[in-house]
Amino acid sequence: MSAFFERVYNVVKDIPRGKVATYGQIATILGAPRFSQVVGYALHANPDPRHIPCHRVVNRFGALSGSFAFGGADEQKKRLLAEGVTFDENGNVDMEKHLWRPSL
DNA sequence: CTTTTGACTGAGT
DNA sequence: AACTCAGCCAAAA
Repeated sequence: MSAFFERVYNVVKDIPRGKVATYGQIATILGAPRFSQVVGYALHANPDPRHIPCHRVVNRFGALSGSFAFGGADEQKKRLLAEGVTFDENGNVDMEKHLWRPSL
């Protein structure tokens, strides 16, 4: 397991409840802006979905993965709603309100 | 070993 | 504004 993967998991686990982060954002935080694809891959591997809130990680549009997830795309949206995350008409997460800003 | 694909993003047309 | 193309890295075939 690459150290980068562990760093990704660490950041994802550090996302506050009710907030979401983007793949590119996480990659940038880790100092590897070009690793956005790998960030998604790291979550795809998802070695510990119970402690890794991958449902809080979305693409830069705020759209959910859509592909197979720990419990399915519906489960992901369901969890976000349970945490107080709101969605717009487009079915995407309201980034302006729930985008995680660790730098602040 | 080489090739393909992917839970992405940004730039170009 | 919408669609297409290319770049990036790692894991799977």
